Amino acid sequence: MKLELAIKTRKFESEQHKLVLNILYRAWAVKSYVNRKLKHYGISHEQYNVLRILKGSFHNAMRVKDIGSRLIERSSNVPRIIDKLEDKKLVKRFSSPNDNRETLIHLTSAGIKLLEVSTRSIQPSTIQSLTINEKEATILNRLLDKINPNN
Amino acid sequence: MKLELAIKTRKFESEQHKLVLNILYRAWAVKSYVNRKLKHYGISHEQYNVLRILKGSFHNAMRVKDIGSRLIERSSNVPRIIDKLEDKKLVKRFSSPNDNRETLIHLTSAGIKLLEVSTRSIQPSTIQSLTINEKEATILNRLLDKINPNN
DNA sequence: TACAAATAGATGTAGGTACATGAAATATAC
DNA sequence: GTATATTTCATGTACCTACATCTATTTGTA
Repeated sequence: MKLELAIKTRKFESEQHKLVLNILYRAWAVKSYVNRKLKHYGISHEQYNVLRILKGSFHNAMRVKDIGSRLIERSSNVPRIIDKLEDKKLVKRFSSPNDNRETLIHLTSAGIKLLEVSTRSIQPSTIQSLTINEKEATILNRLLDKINPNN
Repeated sequence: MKLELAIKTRKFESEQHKLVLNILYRAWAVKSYVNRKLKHYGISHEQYNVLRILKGSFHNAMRVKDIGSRLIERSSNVPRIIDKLEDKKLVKRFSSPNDNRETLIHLTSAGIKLLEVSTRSIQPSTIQSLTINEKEATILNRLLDKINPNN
């Protein structure tokens, strides 16, 4: 769907301005789609991301701050996301043997299981719905890397 | 900044998968940048958007549902965003003469003023920081329009 | 060793968001 | 014309997020 239709707006100040709105809109669309899918599994978008990050780590165990640095939306709330996951027995906290300030998080078998099942449900449809091929995706990625408003 | 660096991740399943993460990351970066700027003016990103939408409307007055349909992040909370703006005397509610269910929202002069001042502060830096030219932006916009996970 | 600075993570607070529900007004069906 | 459905907006609730602060621990320096 064209952006003009999605947000009922016909003219933009420039292609660059439209681009900013377009990125915000597509991100919102993806996020709410994924959230809707994940709701069946009782977890949110960010909780799912934390599970994925843990899955990709050595021995499924990571420090809180390392999880934070890999999150797409860098928030200071990693401990709180972990609280929720721990309530659901999807992860477990341990104190680090090296440094008592650190907390190590690792996936439980229930966490691994949930991650597998939910990934199977989201992944294919999300990616396929893009209708964007490998080459186009590469172009997009290269151009998106130029967008750095943060400073 | 390349996505790999931003989220400390080296490999992705595919260019398409990376693209999804890239869009989410860029949107987050833009949004938190804008929010930080707007904080000086005491309004949030979405409150600013509502002001802008009202500015572009006929006689600066609109129905709540029309504002909602133009928002980038379609949420059911337009009334609550308007509550906040009304508290700050930036907008005012009127009941519609045509239909008593409808509420008409219009900008106050304070709202117009705040919008002008804050726009001057955000706009140039946001757009310029893109380092993306008109042509590249057009390519990006055309490709982004293909991304429609919502259904 | 003693003391200041830095780091890790937890927590308080205010505000934002999604989703469900509710009340009033209007439109539709019979 | 009355009953039902739909629309519009407001609100309740639970959760999420940003930002600031707090505590415990470790590091750095004299």
